[in-house]
Amino acid sequence: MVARAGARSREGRERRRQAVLDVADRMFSERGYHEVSLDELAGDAGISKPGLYAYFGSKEGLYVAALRRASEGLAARVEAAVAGTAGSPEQRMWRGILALLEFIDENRAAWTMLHRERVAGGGRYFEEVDRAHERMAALISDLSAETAAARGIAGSALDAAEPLGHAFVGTCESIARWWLDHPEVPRGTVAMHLMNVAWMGFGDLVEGRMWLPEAGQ
Amino acid sequence: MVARAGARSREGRERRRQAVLDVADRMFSERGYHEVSLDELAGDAGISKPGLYAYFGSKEGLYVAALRRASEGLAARVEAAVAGTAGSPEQRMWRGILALLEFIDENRAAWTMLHRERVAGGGRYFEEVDRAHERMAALISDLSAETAAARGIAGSALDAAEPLGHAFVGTCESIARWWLDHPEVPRGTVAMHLMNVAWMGFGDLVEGRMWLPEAGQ
Amino acid sequence: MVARAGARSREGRERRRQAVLDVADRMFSERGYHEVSLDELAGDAGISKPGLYAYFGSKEGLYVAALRRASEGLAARVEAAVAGTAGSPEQRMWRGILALLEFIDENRAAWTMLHRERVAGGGRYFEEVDRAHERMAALISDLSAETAAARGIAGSALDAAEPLGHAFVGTCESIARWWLDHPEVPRGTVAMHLMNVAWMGFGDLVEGRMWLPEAGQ
Amino acid sequence: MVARAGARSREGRERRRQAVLDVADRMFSERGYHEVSLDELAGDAGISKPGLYAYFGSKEGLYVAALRRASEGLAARVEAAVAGTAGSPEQRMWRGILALLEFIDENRAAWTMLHRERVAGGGRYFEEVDRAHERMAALISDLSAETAAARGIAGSALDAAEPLGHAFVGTCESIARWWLDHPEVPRGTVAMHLMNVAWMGFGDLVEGRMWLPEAGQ
DNA sequence: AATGAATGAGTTTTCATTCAT
DNA sequence: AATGAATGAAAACTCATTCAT
Repeated sequence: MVARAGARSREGRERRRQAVLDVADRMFSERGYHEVSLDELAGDAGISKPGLYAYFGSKEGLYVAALRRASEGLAARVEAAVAGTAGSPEQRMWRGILALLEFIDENRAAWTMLHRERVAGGGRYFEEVDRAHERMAALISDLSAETAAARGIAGSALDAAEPLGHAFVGTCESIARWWLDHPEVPRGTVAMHLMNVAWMGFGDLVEGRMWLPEAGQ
Repeated sequence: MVARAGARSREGRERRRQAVLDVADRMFSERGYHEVSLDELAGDAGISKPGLYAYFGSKEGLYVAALRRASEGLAARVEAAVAGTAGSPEQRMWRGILALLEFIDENRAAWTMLHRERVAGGGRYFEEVDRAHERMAALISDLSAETAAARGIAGSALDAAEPLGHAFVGTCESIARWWLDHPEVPRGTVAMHLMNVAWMGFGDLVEGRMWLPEAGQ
Repeated sequence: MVARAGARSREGRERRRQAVLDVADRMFSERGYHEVSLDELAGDAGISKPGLYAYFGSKEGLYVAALRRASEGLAARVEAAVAGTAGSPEQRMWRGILALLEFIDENRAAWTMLHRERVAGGGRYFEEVDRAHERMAALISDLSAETAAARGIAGSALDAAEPLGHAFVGTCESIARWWLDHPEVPRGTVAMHLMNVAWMGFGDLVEGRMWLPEAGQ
Repeated sequence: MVARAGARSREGRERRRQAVLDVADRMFSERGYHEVSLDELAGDAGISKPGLYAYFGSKEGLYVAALRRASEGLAARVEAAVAGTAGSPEQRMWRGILALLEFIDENRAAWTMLHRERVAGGGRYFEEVDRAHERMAALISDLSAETAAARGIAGSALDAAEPLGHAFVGTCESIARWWLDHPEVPRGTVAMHLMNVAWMGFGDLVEGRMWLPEAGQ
């Protein structure tokens, strides 16, 4: 009998872990946490149920591991494209958006799972899910500060920044989700829409083109 | 615990139905469909489990009834504020947004449930959930058309309308969700943010202030 | 408003009771005791569930009432044809068999229910079901005794009478059940088969044409 | 309570399956499908409810498995005694009847369950239950044909064969059932009764001793 | 007297988790 | 180390029966 190459080695173990997480991404994203049974997941992943427990401790542990991997992967990818790179804030924002979309494109299942948990998870795994968010928000914040400084914008005009920042993230998710149903749209086009929403809104603020309700409306 | 009085009369029946739906809204929005057991829901609603079945036929039936009530209530409220009322498109949009926020404010649980199902439900109850969406989208579409006509905008400038329209809806939901965590912010302020996102983006499009990537970026 | 003729009178009450029993016969015979729900039965019979309880006290009470009516009807019919009527034992047996088949033909549901309970009921309603049996067995027994006396048969030849008598009843049921699936066969033909089985076996016994195993078989 | 030993090995599994089926035979035969709850059955069989599902898939699956085992066992036993064995048709019939009674004697519960389902089951599990019947009927048919050929009987005398064949089977069941209540009667005696019913009726037919109604009876 | 409404007690079934080999 | 086998706990759902009008 031939030794199953690496299956018992250190790297084999890690490879197998990743393979299980791939299956978990797919199943959790397609059907949600509760609709997935470990019986089925173990079957699809070619592992025994006790094996699952050896790797992840519990169903929740597996779910968290999948969320964490997705969250970390996303943030790392975007950070690599933005932080400490050359170019104008605008150019770096553009590269960040492209990196975001690239990640989504290559990891649709993982991103869907992340998105679902963020908007509908009831906050139970907030910490796992929010890490990517915070790291990306920090990047945006930095870029915004740089830009504002360059344009000489005073702090008071940024009062609306928090909700609008939140809105920006929500918009990204919203458009990304729309993109999943329109895969024929090129990544660049989607990125352009995002840039417009992000930059235009910001520019409007800067230039005082803000809508205000008149009295009595 | 719900008031028992008169549950056996015609009106009592309807009142009881509504009371059960109130509890359902709360529990489903807090914990999601699967995390709610009928045992518990029945207990909280002061009704027996067979009673639940007499009213709603199944757990799913109860969930759908709750979604439907929320969806219908939301759409009706916004329509009443916008359709066939006087004023400029801008003013009517403003009133529509206020009505939307008013509904959310008064029915946080119902709205949360609706939102969750829309963005993370896997489309199983798409029909129930989408009805409100479509009715509101139709309102926005009408207002946009009116505005565009008034400003003499050609069709070609509207190419980005679909994803941006989707983005607008997503933005509303996103800001509304943010609002749930910041109840101290007055409704009017939130409405203003929404108006800005909605109107400014549209105005930008109209006036050709669109961002485009330069070659090689 | 017109008085629902008789519905509240003594006879109306009895008529309604019978109508409910008719429905019960049908449903119990088609699907068995447990597969029938009172909800459905009440619906089919056009009566409310509390109404059912007013008439029969319980589901079991309804079932027993139906069994009793069937059992009593069957025995009465056969007795009327045999007991105290004129003719040879053979002729009276023939008329008895015809009466039995007539009853089955006219009350298939009731007979099926009775039969089912007899062979598969676990004896719980043995008393209800066995009454008809005993009364018919008594008739057969009388006829046999008359015949045996007439032919001058000694007691010892009748040792096998009990199992063969039982066999005769079983055969009747068996053939009757077969008949339900072959309604095109005329009643007279079925009766003839029964007469042959009954009479021939008996005649064989009388005339010593009994099969005996040889040693070593 | 069933012996636990070795339930986790290959043979242990099969042994346990059989032990559960034994309990199922007993409970189903005593009380009928609906009166048996899996809770109780699992308790009596010394297995957990999920265990039951692992072995049989559903309550119905368990019932069918029990029916199938009984049906197969019965037919196999009788076939082994009759098919391809030496001796006259009469002798082989005798051995077949003995085998039938032997099976019933050793598997009273299984046989009762089979019998109940056959005569009162509404045909839902007809296929499972009918297999044994058909195999035994084929044996009888062959023996009859041999006998008829040996005695030079023309076809026309066999017109009544179908209902009388059915009657024979019903008679067997009927006598067997009677035997369950009279366990003191030796198996050979019961077999003799059956032979007489079977053989005598046949012989009567052959020799034209058929009863016919006179006109006007 | 008759019935719409209500429910306690029970059913089958599923699933995450753990033994024991 | 890896896994076939086992189960405690809980879920959705049904039904005979009774209340209250």
